[in-house]
Amino acid sequence: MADWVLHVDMDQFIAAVEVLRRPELAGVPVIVGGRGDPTERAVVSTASYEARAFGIGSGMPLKIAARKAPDDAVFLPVDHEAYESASAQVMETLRGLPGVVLEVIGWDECFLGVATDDPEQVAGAAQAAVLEATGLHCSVGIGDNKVRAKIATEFGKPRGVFRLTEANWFAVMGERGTRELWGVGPKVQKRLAARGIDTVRELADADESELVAEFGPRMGVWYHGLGSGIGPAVVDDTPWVARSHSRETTFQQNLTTAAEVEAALAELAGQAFDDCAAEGRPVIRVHLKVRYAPFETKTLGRKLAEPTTRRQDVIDAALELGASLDADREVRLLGVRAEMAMPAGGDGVERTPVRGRI
DNA sequence: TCTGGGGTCCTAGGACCC
DNA sequence: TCTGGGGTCCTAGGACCC
Repeated sequence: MADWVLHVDMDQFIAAVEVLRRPELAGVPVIVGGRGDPTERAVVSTASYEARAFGIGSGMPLKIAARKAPDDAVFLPVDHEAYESASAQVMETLRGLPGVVLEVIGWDECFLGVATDDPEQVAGAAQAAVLEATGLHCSVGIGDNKVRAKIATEFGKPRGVFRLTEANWFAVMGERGTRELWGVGPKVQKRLAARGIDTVRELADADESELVAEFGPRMGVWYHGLGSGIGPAVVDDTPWVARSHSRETTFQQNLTTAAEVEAALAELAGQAFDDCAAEGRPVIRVHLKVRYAPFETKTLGRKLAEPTTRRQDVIDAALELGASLDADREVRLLGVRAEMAMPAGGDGVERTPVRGRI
């Protein structure tokens, strides 16, 4: 029996959860975001397939979505608790499949590691189990590692299964743009294009030492391998250990006075601290996320002199960072992040350069 | 036309040490 | 006037993901 990696991804997860509890919304363009008021400053979390047909997608400001949306579109507020509980139900169901190791990546996706001669059968069983337990549909990517499984899922959507391995990698991906690779964003795509590397095959054929010179020893090697679909194949169910917690908020009106900004900084820093304190771990670093007009987000960080378990220390650090902002430019506060000391010995999980939880 | 909220990991460059 | 080589740690910021 061979080892396989399956990537399970819920179809339009948030919108699907909303339709599930309000069946009259089936077939209607549903847009979930912010407090559900399209006149407010907020963005789209998820749009149903019906809404996507009008060019509405996640990350888009609600005000823009409102202009594109047809008259019968429905805007709904984000309901984290509902998605958390649906997510937990999905994960629990998948964990119950025989012989699988499950690694959670996000609310609506995970990897399954399984030894089998028929991965399509396991994929079908996963889809059926999730549908029966939750009423939700998902797509499954089958791969010989995490990178290929993850990319395969896109070809399976919606409600399908797709297998991507070393055998069909170049046939499927070779002529596609580098941006379609997991971990290649707009900036890296540009830097690759500047060196004449536009397609996946060109990336695979590129000179690794040139990529190392451009991106550094780890990312250079990683991107080169990505061109051939190379990536980690071990699915790891080690419990997640958070490294930091942050609080961000969208102010409906920009803060204008120093007193307003200080009050907001103290509030957000205090909340971020509380999330860390709830885990019983000291804070070692504080970051501010701000936006300079017109649209340039920046992060400023400061290491604390000592790891602290005092709320006020974190608030003071945030205020100090706030005082160091460029006063000559229009700046909008977005949020505060508190970075925690790792537990002794860390979490024992080996990292790969793909950002986020892999 | 107006830009979320929650995260992680990597790199460059300076400081410091032997 | 000219000024090593290598290693590690820290800080600040960048990029990407869901």
